[in-house]
Parts: sequence; C-alpha cells; structure tokens
Amino acid sequence: MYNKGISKAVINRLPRYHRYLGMLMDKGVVRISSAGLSRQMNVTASQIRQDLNLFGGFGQQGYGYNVAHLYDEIGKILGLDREYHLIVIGAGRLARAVGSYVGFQKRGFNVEAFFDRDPRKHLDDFDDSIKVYPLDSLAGYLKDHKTDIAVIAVPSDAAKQLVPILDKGGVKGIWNFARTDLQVPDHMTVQSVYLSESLMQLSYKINH
Amino acid sequence: MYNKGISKAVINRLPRYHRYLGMLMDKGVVRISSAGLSRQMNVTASQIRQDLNLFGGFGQQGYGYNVAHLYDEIGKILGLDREYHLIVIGAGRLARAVGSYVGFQKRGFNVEAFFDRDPRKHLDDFDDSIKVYPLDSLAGYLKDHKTDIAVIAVPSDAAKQLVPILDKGGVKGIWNFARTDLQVPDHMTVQSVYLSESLMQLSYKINH
DNA sequence: TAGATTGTTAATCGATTAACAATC
DNA sequence: TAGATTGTTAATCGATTAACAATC
Repeated sequence: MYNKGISKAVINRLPRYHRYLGMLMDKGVVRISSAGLSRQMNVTASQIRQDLNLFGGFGQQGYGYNVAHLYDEIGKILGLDREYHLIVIGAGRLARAVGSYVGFQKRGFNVEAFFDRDPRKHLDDFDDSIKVYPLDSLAGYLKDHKTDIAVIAVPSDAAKQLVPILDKGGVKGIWNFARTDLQVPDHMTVQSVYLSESLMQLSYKINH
Repeated sequence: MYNKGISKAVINRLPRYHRYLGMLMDKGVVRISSAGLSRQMNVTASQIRQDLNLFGGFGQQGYGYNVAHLYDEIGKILGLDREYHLIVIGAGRLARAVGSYVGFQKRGFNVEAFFDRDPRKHLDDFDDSIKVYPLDSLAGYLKDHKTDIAVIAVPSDAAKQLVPILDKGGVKGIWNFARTDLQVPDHMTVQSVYLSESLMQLSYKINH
C-alpha cells in the first residue's frame, strides 16, 4: 500500500479531518473549501491543502472538496475500509470499557475474545456474549483464529511478556493501554494510550 | 508559577521522563547521565539536556543527574506535588474505568463523585464507595465542593453542554474522553483522549 | 588534576505558513 | 468568461541535533 514519507504529524491529523467531515456529512453539507474547513477546525487552510495533497488531488479548483468523497478517501487511507479481528487482553474495568467502546463504534473492528489470567473472576458481569478465556490459552487461540489487533490492558510487566506470544500468533498491531513502552519487531506496530501521561499533561496545564 | 514559552512538545515528553526516572528509582539507580537515559528512552541525549534546562540546571557537570531529585523536580513541574479534587461525569463503562484508574494511581488525584443522567442505572455494580449523583445536581454540587478537574465520559453533545456549567462551578481543567473538541474559556484547560483517533492511527500503521 | 558530563550556543532539519500560477 | 479555490513551490518558523566551552 502507498506510503511514501508521510510524517507522523500528518497521520495524527487525518482522523480529525475524518471526524469533521463525518459531522459535515451528517449536517448534509455536500462540499467544503479548505478555507471553510479551516475555520471550523482551527487550523490553516494551507495545512489542510498540504496534508490532503500528500495522498492525491482530492479537490477541484474553484469548487473545493466533495465532503462524502473526501471522507471516504481519508477513511481508506486510515484503513477503515476493511475488517479487523481483535482480541482484548485483560478483563478488568479498562479492558472491558475499551472492548465495548471499540464494538460500539461500529466500524470494522470486531472484538472476538477477552483473555485474563483468571477468567472466572470477571465472567459474571459481562453483559455481552464475548467469551473470557484463560491467558494460558492465548497462543492456542491465535493458532486457530486469525487476529489482526490485540488490545493490551494488563499491568506493565505482563504486557511486555505478551509481545512474543502475539508476534508468533501473527498479530499485526497492538493497542497498548499499559503504562510501559513496548518494543516490537519491525513487522508489528504499537499504538499506545498513556492515560497517566495525559492526566499529567492536564495537571501541568492547570498549574501554568 | 513559572512558564515562559515551554513548547507543547516538551510538555508531552515530561511525563515520559518522569516514568523512566521512577523506574530507575525502583531499581535503586542513584544517578544517570543524559547519555545513559538517552539509551534507555531512545531519544537523543541532546534533547534530554535541552528539555531539562528549560526548567533549570538539574544536573551537575561530570556527574549527571540525581535520579530521585530529578524525579521530584519533574513531578513538581507537572503539578504532582499537590492534591486535586475530581469528579467524573458519566457512569458508563469508560467513565467507571477511568475513575477507578485515576484512583488506583494513588497520586493526588482524588475522585469524589460521579454524575449521570440516570444515577440509579449504574449504582448496583459500583464496588467502591463513591456516589453517583444525578446530572441535575451537578451545578449544586460544584457550589458546595471545590472541584479542580472534571472527567467527561459522556456522548459528544452532552459533553459540549457541560462546559458552561463546569466553568460557573469553578472547575479548572477537563479531561475529555468524548469524541468532540471542547471549546473552553481562557481560564480553563482541556486535555482530550481521543480513543477512536488512536485506533485509526493504529489501523493506518498496520496497513502501511 | 584529568575525565566526564552538563549547559548552552550554533547548525541542521523538518514542519508550517504564505503566495500564486494553474485550472475548474 | 470571471471568480473561486486548489495544487504546489518558496519562505518562514520552530524543533531537534551537534558541538564545545564551562565546570564539577
């Protein structure tokens, strides 16, 4: 798939464009200029045009951008035009919250199993039909079930130990909620959500 | 409090320094050079020295940095040396997960109340002693209870409507988990955790 | 003291913004 | 066609890295 030196900063902005375009679609807006989008999003029109042009000429001079088309194209760039098999490792509060959040989004991200060291502990208050398996069975599960993404919501030490198992099991991406950096081989990728860092950034801003 | 043109990029890195220093402390490491820290964290030693020097000369030539001292200083910069009164708005899975996560961190972030449109719905499966109040009572609660931070974990539309209420109630910072940008007056601050954007960034990386 | 390592300035690199010709 | 707006190059700005004198 096309890549070609797209900077991290640009990738980080794409989902936000996508979100605003989705809102415009919901409002029934058919077309938008970079200047119009710029006003809504509080970024420069120049940046919008620059960003979008890295991926191709989605606009039309004198007209602007077709909202639905641009929404779809950005969706494709982000990989939202396909299905993903997900598992969640951990069955604590955060794991379950993230698991149901993902399911709720109703995109192609399908949560198919939970794993926990003690699967019985949590089974009772699951109101959906997804099973909680013992962590021991993870490697075996991955042999039988093609899995694209593993959500990690267990303590740091446990999280690090999971990486080789997930790698062997063919998992491509990790969505990491543990408070640790995870080293993965080149053919895998990690996206981390550091809640404590986010809270610290907030407390910094409150005090300065 | 001292600020003075510290860039966003630097602030974003401080919690990570803090985390690594905490780990070094746990291991009993007393001092560390920028080069040593650089190897562990995968950033340049130059950047570490540059970053730290924005806040003062924490190091010593020929010696490096005292781990415990640097840890404390960065903690102070981040505002971790004081107490915060928190409330959580929303009592769904994500709200409860974040609420207990914050409490679990055992820093000065004290979650003191939950609010929800329908407080009865969720009361039963709360195993901690924190109360869920009806959302109607939020303004009244804030009158009686000094509150520093509100965690928002409700749908986007509801989230936006909360801002003026929180502002009137003297809340200083919002930790936003809703899928929307929140506009706040200058004397308030927002830190957002966009879960769906994070997941999209992961799917982008998987496909490229 | 000699060696190590910071603090800090200068050089480089990358990202953002401005400008405008191309074109719908 | 004339007006609007993109695509794209050039200019600016900011952030990162390199270098080294200061100093513990």
